[in-house]
Amino acid sequence: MPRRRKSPVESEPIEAHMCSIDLRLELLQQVPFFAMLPAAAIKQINARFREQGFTEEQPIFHAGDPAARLYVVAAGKVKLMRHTLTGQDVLLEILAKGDFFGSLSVLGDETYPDSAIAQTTVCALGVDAEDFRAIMSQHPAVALAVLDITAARLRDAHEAIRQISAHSAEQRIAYTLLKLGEKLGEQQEVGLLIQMPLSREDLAGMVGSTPETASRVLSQFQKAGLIETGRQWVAILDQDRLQQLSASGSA
Amino acid sequence: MPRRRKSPVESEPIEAHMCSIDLRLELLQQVPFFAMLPAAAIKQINARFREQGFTEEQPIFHAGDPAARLYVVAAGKVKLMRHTLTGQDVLLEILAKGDFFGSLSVLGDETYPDSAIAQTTVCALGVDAEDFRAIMSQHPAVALAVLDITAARLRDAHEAIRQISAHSAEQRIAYTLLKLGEKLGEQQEVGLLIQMPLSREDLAGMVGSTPETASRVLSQFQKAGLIETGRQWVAILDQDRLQQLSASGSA
DNA sequence: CGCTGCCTTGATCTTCTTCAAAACGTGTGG
DNA sequence: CCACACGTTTTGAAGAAGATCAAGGCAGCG
Repeated sequence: MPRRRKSPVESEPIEAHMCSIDLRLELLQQVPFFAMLPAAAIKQINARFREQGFTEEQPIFHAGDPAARLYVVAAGKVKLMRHTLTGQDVLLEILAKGDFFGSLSVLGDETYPDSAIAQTTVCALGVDAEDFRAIMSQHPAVALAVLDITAARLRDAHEAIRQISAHSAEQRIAYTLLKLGEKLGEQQEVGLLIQMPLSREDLAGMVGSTPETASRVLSQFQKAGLIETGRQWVAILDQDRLQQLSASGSA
Repeated sequence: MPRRRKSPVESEPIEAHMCSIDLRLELLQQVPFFAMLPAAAIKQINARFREQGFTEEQPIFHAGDPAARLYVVAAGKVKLMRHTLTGQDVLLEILAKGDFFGSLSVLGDETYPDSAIAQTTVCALGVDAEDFRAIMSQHPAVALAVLDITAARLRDAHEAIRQISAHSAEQRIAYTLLKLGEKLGEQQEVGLLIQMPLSREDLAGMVGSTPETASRVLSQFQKAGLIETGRQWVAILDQDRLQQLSASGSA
């Protein structure tokens, strides 16, 4: 049984033209918190945004930088990381098209608490935090939509805390794979492919573990026929059993 | 050296009158996200709130209940908990005067993801989630303030994730004590007292550990002169060294 | 075709959990 | 006011889970 060796992850072709002016309006309409606005308002809002491209592994901002801008992912994947003094990095969230990140408040954060790094080639739209706040003041519906999303993220973060504090590494990895599958999954012959370069180290950073443990668990999952995996990619074969594993923990 | 045996934690005298109508206006003004509104508006908002009292250990709502209301803590302490199928509980946040909890969004959560339990006698003000949303629509400044607070909580949750995934139990406990001290600390002869009944089990639930481990670590801290502790209470003596410990980890 | 970086696998060691039992404190009722 | 009874905390010892260290294998790329 020859394992599929070549990575099935296709890098999206992101070029400068992806951010071109004619496509920006369309994109902003797709962003969940502008969707409800009239076209005229979006056009006005659009003027405040500026497109920015980033190449793989390029930092968009560093933890500790003055928090001045808010970004919306137009294309590609961004990872939010938080560093520790001991050099260990924790991967907090993976962001995809339509997700926002960066500075929300004028008060509160003077500096970014985490770093944002392009996981793939990325095209993002950025606004000054102040401008965004002005937009929210002007359009309460936007503020409410942003609040909804932020509240949902807080729930997710709480769920992650619960997971990490009460479950084994195996369970946490199963859970994380499912979550990634939901968010970034793409049905292919291999199975539900997680459309993104994902190393053992990234995965370890998401579950609070080490690359070695992640590797062992993935191997085990593969042997059990739950997933298919290779260098920098994972595809899910059996969601149901993975689900079961993440909750109850019977191998 | 006779250790202080009696708990220095004073239970606040919370009676029904604490929630009396004449004091409610004053309270709502103190709540961070109504502070900026004119008195007339607050008066109007006040009409939508209803006061509710809870006794120690009484649940305010359970995880899974339909998420209908939003609460503001008027007096006392509330703990937000999330349960696991295996019976392990995780303590997510401790809420004190002025903090809100419950349902924020109309969309999103149909049911509460976590349970809220009165840690002390509690007086809370509650509104229907819809009413609160109406208030935010009407007063964008309120929506922005709530967003700020939610974003700050998200940051805290991310920080907790980082802590829990990258640090030892000892470091996590040191960090958690400092955080509690900041939020609930009260300077007394014993030191910076955490004004709240806090068992080893509660603490374990906050750091993803067990009561036994919490006990061992607290004993060790006490021997080292970092804290003073007893049944259901902790006071911080040496913030600096605790701080140092939580980050770098040198005992 | 060989280099670089990722991944795998094994052995050892530390940390934390688990189970169990004893000690303590707190509030109670005599 | 004292003694009892309860729940909390402490402490010990055994065990499991995962981290760490180290070596080798494999994929992709120049």
